[in-house]
Amino acid sequence: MDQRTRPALGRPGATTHEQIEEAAFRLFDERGFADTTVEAIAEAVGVGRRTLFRYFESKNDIPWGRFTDSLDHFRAILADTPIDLPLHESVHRAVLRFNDFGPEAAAQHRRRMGLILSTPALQAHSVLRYAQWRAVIAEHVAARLSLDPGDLLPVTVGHVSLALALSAYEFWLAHDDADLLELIDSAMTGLRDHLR
Amino acid sequence: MDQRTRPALGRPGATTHEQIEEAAFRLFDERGFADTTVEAIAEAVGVGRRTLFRYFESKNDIPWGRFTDSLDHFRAILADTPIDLPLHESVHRAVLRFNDFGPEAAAQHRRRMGLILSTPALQAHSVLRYAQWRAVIAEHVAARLSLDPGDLLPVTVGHVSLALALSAYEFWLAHDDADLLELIDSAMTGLRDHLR
DNA sequence: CGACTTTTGGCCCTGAGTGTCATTAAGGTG
DNA sequence: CACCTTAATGACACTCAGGGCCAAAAGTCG
Repeated sequence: MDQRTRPALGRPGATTHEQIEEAAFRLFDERGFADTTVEAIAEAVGVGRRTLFRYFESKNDIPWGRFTDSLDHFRAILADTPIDLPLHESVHRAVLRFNDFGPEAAAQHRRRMGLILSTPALQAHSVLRYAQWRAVIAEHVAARLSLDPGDLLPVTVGHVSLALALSAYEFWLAHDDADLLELIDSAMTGLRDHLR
Repeated sequence: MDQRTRPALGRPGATTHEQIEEAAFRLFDERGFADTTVEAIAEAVGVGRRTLFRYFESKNDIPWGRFTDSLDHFRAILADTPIDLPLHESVHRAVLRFNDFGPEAAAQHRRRMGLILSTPALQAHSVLRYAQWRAVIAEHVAARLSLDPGDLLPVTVGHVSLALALSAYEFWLAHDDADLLELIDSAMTGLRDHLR
């Protein structure tokens, strides 16, 4: 993973996404997201402000890291899904697998999502990421049912899957003894019971 | 509704939310949201830029109009719900009633939502509004079930209700012959069938 | 009219984001 | 080694959103 073969030609990059992310998170922890200027992050990395905006489109994008890459992963998980399972079950399992970070990565993941879900500006920005994530599901559902990705059902399944995941995340972040995957599962069970 | 009794004392306001909204929508139609500066809106209204920010917290808030007021309406609708209905049914009906604009208001509503859902910055900003809307549902569900509004189920029902509504809105805006309320209903039916 | 109250709008500042462009740091070639 | 090509850097300048501050404006009331 993450084999960005540098073009071997031209001036080499002065930093990496990972370096920026690290420095940024450190500053966010210290002063909070809003009170950390892009200037300060750039300085901490030892790079120009203008350069930082070539690595991340916006300040809001920094906490998300390389999210777009993880969408490919999500697509792969969905494609890997057993065809004999009911569609709703396979989507549900894919969502679980997507959110299954190891015990090591879980800490950083929690930190990341905690920051995002507790910062209004980031929460707002996150819909743009969520839309991409939902689209992956909608495409999968549409393909399985021979529908258009813009049809009501694929879109709905995308939205509802996200709804369940976000419900679980909110609870998870509020209770540090909780297990994320169990919560996603409980949210699904709760919904089904609720709808009888 | 909308009886803002002006204090009868002090300098009267130079404009109203409605006036600003109108002028803003006209400009958004002409040049698009991003290419319309707050300065231009203020000028169109005949008011200082600084003043405009006293009527709306941000440029992003303008298309939403007086959304916060409508939340009280939503709360009232939910409170008005017959107690003998299953909870999921009463929440669903409340969502329908909330989105039941008359044929006259429907046009302006469509314009508003069309702008919001097609403009990334507004789509992002909308989560903050949606969160308030979801909270209204979560509180209702929690009250009916003697749970905490932060518990998993109330939060989930809020998220899923929004998911269904947004799915319907997206389809509605893409197909101008569609009926919004029918779509919300179809989304719900589709979800239930999907979950078998 | 004068006192009081509330809003206006001008001024000025911070900070995000973007276009432009000369400079820099590589690798490759004769 | 000198030179060319390539690609990234970072400085500068600009626009625009948002917000603090405050004198001036525009009402009401006694």
